[in-house]
Amino acid sequence: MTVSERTLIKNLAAANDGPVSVSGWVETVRDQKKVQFVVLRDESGAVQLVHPRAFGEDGSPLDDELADTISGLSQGTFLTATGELKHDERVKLGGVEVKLASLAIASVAIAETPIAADSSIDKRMDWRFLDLRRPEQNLIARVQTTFEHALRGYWNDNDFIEIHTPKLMASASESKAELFEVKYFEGKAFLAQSPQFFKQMAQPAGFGKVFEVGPAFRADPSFTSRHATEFTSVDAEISWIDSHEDVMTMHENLLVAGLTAVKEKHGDDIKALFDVEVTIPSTPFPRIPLAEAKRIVAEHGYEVPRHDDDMDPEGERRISAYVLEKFGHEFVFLTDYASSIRPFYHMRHDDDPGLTRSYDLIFNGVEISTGAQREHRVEVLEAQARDKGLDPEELGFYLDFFRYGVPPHGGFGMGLSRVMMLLLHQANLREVTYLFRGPTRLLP
RNA sequence: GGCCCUGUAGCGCAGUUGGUUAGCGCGCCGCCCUGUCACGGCGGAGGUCGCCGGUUCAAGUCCGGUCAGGGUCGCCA
Repeated sequence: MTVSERTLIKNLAAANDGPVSVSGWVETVRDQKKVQFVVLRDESGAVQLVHPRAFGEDGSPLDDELADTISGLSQGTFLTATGELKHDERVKLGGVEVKLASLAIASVAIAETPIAADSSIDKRMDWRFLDLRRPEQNLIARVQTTFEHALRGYWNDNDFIEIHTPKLMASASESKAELFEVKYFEGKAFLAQSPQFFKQMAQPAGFGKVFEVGPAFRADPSFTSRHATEFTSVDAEISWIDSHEDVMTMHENLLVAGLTAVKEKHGDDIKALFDVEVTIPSTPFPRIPLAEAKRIVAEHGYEVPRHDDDMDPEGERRISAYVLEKFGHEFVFLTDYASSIRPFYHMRHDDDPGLTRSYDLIFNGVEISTGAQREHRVEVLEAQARDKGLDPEELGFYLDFFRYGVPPHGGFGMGLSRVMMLLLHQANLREVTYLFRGPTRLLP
């Protein structure tokens, strides 16, 4: 290896002593009279650089250009350091250090940084690129990469087709209220609030099993720790199911694949940086009909204060706590939601049209996903649309999907950042989103 | 959108029943310093107290409005 070849800092501990070159940004400068230390961080870790100052025979300091350069380093400056790698037990940071021969500064940072690790989340969002330098943020990004990769591995192994549905749409796929409207030449278009309709189109298209990971847009002014106006939606849809049970089976196997990969690759780092033990969930996940879940939380002293048949966030936290205590499980499928609170395309139970063949998936107390068997019988679908006060005329292109043959099918949508947030026990979606978009956040 | 809370130095905060020169920690700058590792020591700079108006002899402090942000609920992923 030549000296000029860059070594990732995480690989230094296993490398042999000798010439080495590392590149990163300055985290700390400890500038002492006789010896100087710099902690340099890159995307893989941090290492100490050391430079003993030069002194003459009489003990007076000699001209030392490198020492002057080090004295002038500001936190955040990006540079390449070249020198001798030395293993040294005195060094608490990884037991290695680089004895400097030279520094090549790539870009100087302003000395006073606008945020610190304890800054409020809003200020950190303003300076997100600096916030992302923190090891915790780096790990979040890596965990998400691993998780997504493992999901794709599962889908790939199980003959799914990856699709990319358009995000510019002519009409709504859920409710009109939450649509962003954009100019579209002479007319207007809407940003997709969900890939639902075009994802379902893959079923009459004969694709069998499909998935998509892509953006979704919601114009709802939601002020909570778990909502964004733009988020990454993880979607899957499969043909030839008997009920929503088949969707849940696929869903839980998918999550096991994702979490297994995360634990394997990052379990130790997650424990070290977030003090979270990643648990690979056992299958099947617990399933509780919603009505029973409401009864359970009521028996435990919480009567959901709602006038409809839905759960509320406190109820979700409580049923989740109950499931954790009773079954030792972080996940729970709440099933069979009332037709009144589900979209028209959810299939209803044959023997009880008041209930749908649907579910929500709760992870550590928060909803991360909604899934269902879809209604594929077009006359039933039309009736249910009318029942919801929708005009079948406006759903024309969607209803056509069902007029030329379609298999029974179902699927789910899952919020990627919500999974990350709950997996890493973070209090806020903003912590785990590369760049957050909310009602009052468009920059950076 | 409803309710609650918060805006004081680059960052995190304190600031008494309204009272004279608005403090503390971190960071920053300077000097000093046993291989430090949250390095240490001494010194220094840095503030229209979010904004507008009102009450008062006097407002960071009280009142009204406004803007920004946070939490939560609704909605959802």
